[in-house]
Amino acid sequence: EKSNATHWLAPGESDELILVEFSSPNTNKPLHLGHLRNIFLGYSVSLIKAFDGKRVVKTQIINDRGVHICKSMLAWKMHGKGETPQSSGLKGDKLVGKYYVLFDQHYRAQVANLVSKGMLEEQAKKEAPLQKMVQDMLLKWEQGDEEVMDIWRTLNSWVYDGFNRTYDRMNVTFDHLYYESETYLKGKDIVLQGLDKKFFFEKENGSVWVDLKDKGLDEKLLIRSDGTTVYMTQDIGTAVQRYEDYPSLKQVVYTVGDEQDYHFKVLFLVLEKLGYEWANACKHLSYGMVDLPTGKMKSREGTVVDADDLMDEVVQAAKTSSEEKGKLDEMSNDEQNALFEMLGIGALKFYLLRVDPRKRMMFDPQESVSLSGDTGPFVQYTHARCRAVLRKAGPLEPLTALSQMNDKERSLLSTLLQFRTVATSAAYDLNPSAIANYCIDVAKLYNQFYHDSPILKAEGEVRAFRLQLTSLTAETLKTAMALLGIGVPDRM
RNA sequence: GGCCCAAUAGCUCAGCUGGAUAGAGCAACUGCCUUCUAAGCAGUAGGUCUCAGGUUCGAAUCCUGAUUGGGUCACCA
Repeated sequence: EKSNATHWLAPGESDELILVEFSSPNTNKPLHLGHLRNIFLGYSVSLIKAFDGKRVVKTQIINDRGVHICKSMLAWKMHGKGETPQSSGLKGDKLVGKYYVLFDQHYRAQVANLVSKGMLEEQAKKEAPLQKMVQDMLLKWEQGDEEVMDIWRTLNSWVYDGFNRTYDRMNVTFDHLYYESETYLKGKDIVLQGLDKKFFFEKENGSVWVDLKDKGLDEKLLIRSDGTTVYMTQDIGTAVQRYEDYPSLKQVVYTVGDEQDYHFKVLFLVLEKLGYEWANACKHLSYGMVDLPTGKMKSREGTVVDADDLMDEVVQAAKTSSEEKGKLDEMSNDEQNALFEMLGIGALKFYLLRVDPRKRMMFDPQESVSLSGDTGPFVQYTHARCRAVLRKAGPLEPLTALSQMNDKERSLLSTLLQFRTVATSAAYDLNPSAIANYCIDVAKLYNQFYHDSPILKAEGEVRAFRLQLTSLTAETLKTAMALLGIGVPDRM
């Protein structure tokens, strides 16, 4: 009765529009491990929502302005001698990141120098010449100074080239990019209007605040006394901007680390206070930070793991391992390289998505490149195994009758039938780890079934059933892994 | 200090709105490739689910408190 029942492998239908924000990098340095959890998570949530039948807009806000990028710009201007990605052979984001580090080195040297002359550290940080030069550059940027804008556009374009190469390799795409430089002023108007309506209040020095004590929170600054905006103001602006761009949005998912829980709590309450009826449609998908065995990642201390380097490593591990197995003789070099990418990147994605996103997780470099056990390649292998059987079986015969099932067949089939339910609840919970763990379950059950039930050598209805079961397993694994943004090979 | 989050095997993690002997993987040890892909399968060993109370016929799961770890409380983003 279930022989053609693959309806749960087809996407649902609905016209609800959902926006998922993720990645949201700064343009002064390359992407690292911390971004990877964010990106894979946000992207997977988008895929799962789409599978659940929603229309999804994938976005990122690119933090392309501010002191951080001015630091890179200044260092490049002073020491770069016109260096470009072409001339240096460096990926654009790596090149700009190099100058950010360079700035920091010179800046700290200046501060140390001033401190050694008897200045207090706090004052030295403000008085260091480089600090003043950065402030000056930021001011010029805001005034639209030709030379500064030119450097800004040049460096950012390099960074975007670099990011795009990284995203390509991850197989991650976006539908709509928001640039902070284009939206950062919008929030100010909205806050000032809110001030007129007495939603907010003004202090004597002219700064604007929101009072959330009635909600158990505190007062929060919205506009500085000098009239400039803060992070919160900008987020108010972009939130409103997005609803202007997509008036029918049913939900907005902010994929942001749990260190910003308080920020989003405040943001959503402010939006509510401003009277936007969509405020309660905003969700903060708050994920835990990634820890390394050596402790917390800190960019200042150089303990971050670079995203590109990491991908190189996992792909290399997949290659080494595949060559040891030596099953790929029939494949061309291009096919093999594509397979190593699929396996390596798949292993990395699976490793990061397997854990409940809300929980902080430990990143073990050894484990992340491992291809056996509860891993992406284990699931990919099981799919390839199914395909190998199906290749040898010839065309599938329809299943007309089945008199009995063994225990392994029964639990496999019953788990396969749960796919739609699992996907639906993963979509509701914004939780790809449910899908990843489901893939492990299916793969494990199939391997057990495969181990003690002959398929090709079985006869009649039993053979037909086992082939159908194999086919269904392959399709389910392929669909489920696709929801994690991971491909599965036909052979490996 | 206020608020938020977490705590399950040596390590990394599952365990859905409470339900029967708490499950995987890694690491250790032992078996299984002349038969469909051994990146697999089977087995041994490893847990007082941090602690103390409470609710319930029944708690890893819910409530309270404690302990430990992390986060957060900027005219930074």
